[in-house]
Amino acid sequence: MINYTNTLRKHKLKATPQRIAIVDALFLNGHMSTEFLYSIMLAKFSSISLATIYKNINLMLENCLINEVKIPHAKSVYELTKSSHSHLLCKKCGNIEDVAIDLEELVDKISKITEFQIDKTDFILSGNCKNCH
Amino acid sequence: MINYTNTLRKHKLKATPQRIAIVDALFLNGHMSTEFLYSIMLAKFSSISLATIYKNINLMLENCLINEVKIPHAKSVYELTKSSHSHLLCKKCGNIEDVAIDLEELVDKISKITEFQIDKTDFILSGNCKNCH
DNA sequence: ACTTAATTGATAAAAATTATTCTTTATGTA
DNA sequence: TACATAAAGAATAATTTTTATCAATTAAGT
Ligand SMILES: [Mn+2]
Ligand SMILES: [Mn+2]
Ligand SMILES: [Zn+2]
Ligand SMILES: [Zn+2]
Repeated sequence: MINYTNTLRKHKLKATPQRIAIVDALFLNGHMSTEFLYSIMLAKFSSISLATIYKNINLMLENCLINEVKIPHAKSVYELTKSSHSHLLCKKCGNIEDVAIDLEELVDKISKITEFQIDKTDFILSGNCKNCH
Repeated sequence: MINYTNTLRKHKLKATPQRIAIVDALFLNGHMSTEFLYSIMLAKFSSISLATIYKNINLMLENCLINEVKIPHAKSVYELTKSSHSHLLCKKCGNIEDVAIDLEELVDKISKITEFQIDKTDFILSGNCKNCH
């Protein structure tokens, strides 16, 4: 198991067992909703409070340890922060996949045309995955 | 003023004064959050119920008269359905602008690589608008 | 004009999120 | 290693957001 204690401390967060388990769950499961994370956590900490989940998600968001992905027509999911990437969403099975799309050139072009200084993109491509055609 | 009565009827919705005003407000203001729409509506209908706002937003979403734009780190906004487009978000002043970006070629490429059948994109570019550099 | 199903406003209920309080604990320091 | 302390946890209350219920009203077809 990876050293999540240090990961947490790097982000100015005390390494509690609950937090270590949250990071571990996100690492193992990928994108998770709060309710799913809560169910996973309940298995390990039978008396964990839902407020603990919310508080930690918010803290981890503030400290950029995790980030939120807003899914069309569904609840947000959270994931460990990694290099910028886009998302594929299967509208049938709900599966969410990471996909590396190089948007630099495109974003540069838009930036020039619109005079917007763009430093972040959220790109979600929805449809049907190969199992759901 | 545009004929929103027919617009509503085309979408199988009874043309009530409240609905006509919602469509009109969205046309005039562009992207609106529920709370902002409610405040606008209160000016016209001093006793309109917040439930009416929610019910109509949901109905209009179902009937594809409007669509939801999920904004990073903020509440969703709604807009009248128009041809597919992307969004520019100013992180400083909160301004949201439409921008037409041709993603067809890019999406085709991703579709082939990932074996995903993609039929919709949500693309939000965040940064600072020209007034907020 | 009449009929009827749909919509509205008022309100209650439910769901989601945040705040509070008291107890426990992680972590830095002696 | 023990101690001090700020931070975090569980429990729970409060708040916010959204949906459901219901009686009165109204849009729209005949
Ligand atoms: Mn991802
Ligand atoms: Mn738009
Ligand atoms: Zn699928
Ligand atoms: Zn701006």
